[in-house]
Amino acid sequence: MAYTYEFARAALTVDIVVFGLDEQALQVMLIERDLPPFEGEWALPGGFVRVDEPLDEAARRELSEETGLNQIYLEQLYTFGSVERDPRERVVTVAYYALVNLEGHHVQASTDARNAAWFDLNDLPKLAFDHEQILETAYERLRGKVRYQPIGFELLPERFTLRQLQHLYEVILDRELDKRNFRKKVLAMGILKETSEIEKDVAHRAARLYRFDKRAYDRLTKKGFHFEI
Amino acid sequence: MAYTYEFARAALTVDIVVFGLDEQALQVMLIERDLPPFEGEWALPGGFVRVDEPLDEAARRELSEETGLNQIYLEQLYTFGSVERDPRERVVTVAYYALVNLEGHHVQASTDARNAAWFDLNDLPKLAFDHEQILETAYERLRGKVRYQPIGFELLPERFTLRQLQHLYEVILDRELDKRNFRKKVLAMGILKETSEIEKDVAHRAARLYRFDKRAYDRLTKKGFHFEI
DNA sequence: ACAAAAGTGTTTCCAATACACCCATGG
DNA sequence: CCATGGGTGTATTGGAAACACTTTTGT
Repeated sequence: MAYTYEFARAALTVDIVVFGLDEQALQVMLIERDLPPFEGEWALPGGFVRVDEPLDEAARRELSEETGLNQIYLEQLYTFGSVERDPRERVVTVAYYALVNLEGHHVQASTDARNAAWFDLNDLPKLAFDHEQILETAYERLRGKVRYQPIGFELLPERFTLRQLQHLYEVILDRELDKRNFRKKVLAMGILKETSEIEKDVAHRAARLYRFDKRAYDRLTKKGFHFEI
Repeated sequence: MAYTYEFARAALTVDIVVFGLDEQALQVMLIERDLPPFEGEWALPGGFVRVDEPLDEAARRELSEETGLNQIYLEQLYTFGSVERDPRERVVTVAYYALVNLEGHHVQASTDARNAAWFDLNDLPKLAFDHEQILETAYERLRGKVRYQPIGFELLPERFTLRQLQHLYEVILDRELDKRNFRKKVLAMGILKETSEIEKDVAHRAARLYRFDKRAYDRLTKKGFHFEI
């Protein structure tokens, strides 16, 4: 079966920059390509958008197929459409970025025949297509957005310590924060819920665990509150 | 001549939300459609992306063809791709927004057979397709971005008074600002260049004209300065 | 002389910053 | 008992906000 149009049409794909966070640094999920072009090189997960499929759905489907990740925070980033970004033909790609909590899938996350792996953001291989540019754009967006929207929590497990939260901002913003001022500020916002639990298996005093209180956040937002770190 | 593909492909368009500012309110440029679907209704300027044409270029070309506007500030907004947004077939549109200084083209700006006109943002007709949603997204973006990037100047003539600048922020942010604090703040930034001229033909004391000093802004930015209103 | 907007300084308040020590726990 | 990070309070500073009057110009 074939489809015919009066004018030539670009192919449409989605690509996803998946960020995770470990104790050291930000990580990105990459896929090893098993087909030309760029066979054997690393690339962002992604693929063709079906003609009867919304863009967000295509991004979620590709992510699930290629990395096994489901139900994660996903947001449209930017649409890349230079004429020569794919050597085969005109391909326009709608890029997304995703945030995921790395507990569990630390080193590896493939379901598919292809190889999927986490890479440290500061130690990346060469990437296929214009994926370096997409990744750079995604990181800029993350850095910008994390400061005034509570999306950072998506990179942490449901329960986390204040130190983990502070570390997250230090890694993403690439500067140190004062512990006392940080704790004062985030606790004063009233969007964290203290749990009755503390961390386990640490060789020092265990820290209290908190959860992000989305209900409280939504309530405050309605009253004009603006999150800001 | 016809083009055939193995899988069905979406059509790709660009649509542009053009904002202008008059003494009262924000304005948006709309085009009256002369073809179905939505014949006779108002819509955002836009059209099909050619297969050998970058997205930004397509947006500028359509804008020029349909409204006669050239050389204006243009930025990609978001890509809209619901399956049913166009009743004919799958059409994915890359939306842009543009900022233009309204001196001169106040009421009307067509070159084409179609009718193009400025509408007050608070008094819009019903729009074709999902263009209401696109416009809403564009306005949100403008409101958000204008506070921390010096893009507001694009809505003013090259030389402007401090009152015009303040008025711009009051209209976009939809709240009043204190005159003294506003002047103190923007002048202290050091990104405005005082000119030797004053406004003309006003029935009261004429105000000094300023220009946005892009060189100074770039210099400050390199040193870590962050614009913010 | 009046109307209209330009232009200007000071005080108050709050939020951001800087800064250091004791405490709890596990090994 | 030592190493490690958890947890806490205060003083200082700088920027944001509140606030009213005089000057200039055109009619």
